[in-house]
Amino acid sequence: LKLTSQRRLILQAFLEHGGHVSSEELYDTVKADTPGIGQATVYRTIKLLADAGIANEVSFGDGVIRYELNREDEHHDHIVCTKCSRQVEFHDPAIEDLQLKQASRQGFTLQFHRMVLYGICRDCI
Amino acid sequence: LKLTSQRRLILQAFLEHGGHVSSEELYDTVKADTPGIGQATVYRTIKLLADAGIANEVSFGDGVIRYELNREDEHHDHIVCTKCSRQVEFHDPAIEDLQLKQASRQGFTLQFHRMVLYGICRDCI
DNA sequence: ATGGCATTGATAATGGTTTTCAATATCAAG
DNA sequence: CTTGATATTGAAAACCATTATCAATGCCAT
Repeated sequence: LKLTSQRRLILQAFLEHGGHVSSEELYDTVKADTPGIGQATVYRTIKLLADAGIANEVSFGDGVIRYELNREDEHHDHIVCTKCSRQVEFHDPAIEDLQLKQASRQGFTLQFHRMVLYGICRDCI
Repeated sequence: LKLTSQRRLILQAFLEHGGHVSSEELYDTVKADTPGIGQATVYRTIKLLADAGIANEVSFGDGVIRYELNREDEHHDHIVCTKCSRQVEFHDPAIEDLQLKQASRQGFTLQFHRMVLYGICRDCI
């Protein structure tokens, strides 16, 4: 696993973005500074970051994989505005607890979950 | 919106399947009886069913759109076994209630949600 | 310094889904 | 029942995000 200039650039762009980036967006960002960079390299590198536990994949149901910085301490879910696409993170231990209970009620050992709430945000009403 | 023999066949196959079908699976099923049917027709028709509120789209995160019969009275979510892919439906009003509360706490008017739990089922431990 | 091997970038391939378009079928009106 | 307007079909091509291929290049332990 070698440290290359491309990987450094991509990681930096990812960290600077902060939010939920797609590989495509990250590619555009990096390409603005470094036109020579290959699209495949960005896709590969962000996958590597996900494998390494630095990034998390998130999906909002539009067929695009987005990535966010993994903060292993505090898990969170998302609520997305169906009008302006604004995304807010939240953490709700009570829901998590009920999910765990529900899973075991169904005979499952819960590993993880995907939960995205969709609604209309304050500004879009 | 015309009633064609193809649509009748596809609807029938969808209703008979019961569970969570992909368009591909539905196509294979219908094709077994009616080899002349076109793949695009199946994809189109199941989308129509979804638009009409007869079917619901569900996604388990593998990039395939599945469809289930819409029972507007009783909403439900899914838990999927990560080993054998078994899918179980559940309904948890307590979770729904907390989702509503959490949404309004974030300034959102909740419209709908996607929630899939992933774990290992009884038989796969 | 250098050789082995990982990485890169361009491009092609993938796979589920959607579009296109000419041929055909449906349904309402006559 | 015919007709005609229009929706639908099937085959094939297009889409689109993502992944694989592969020769050229770059990194780094020796």
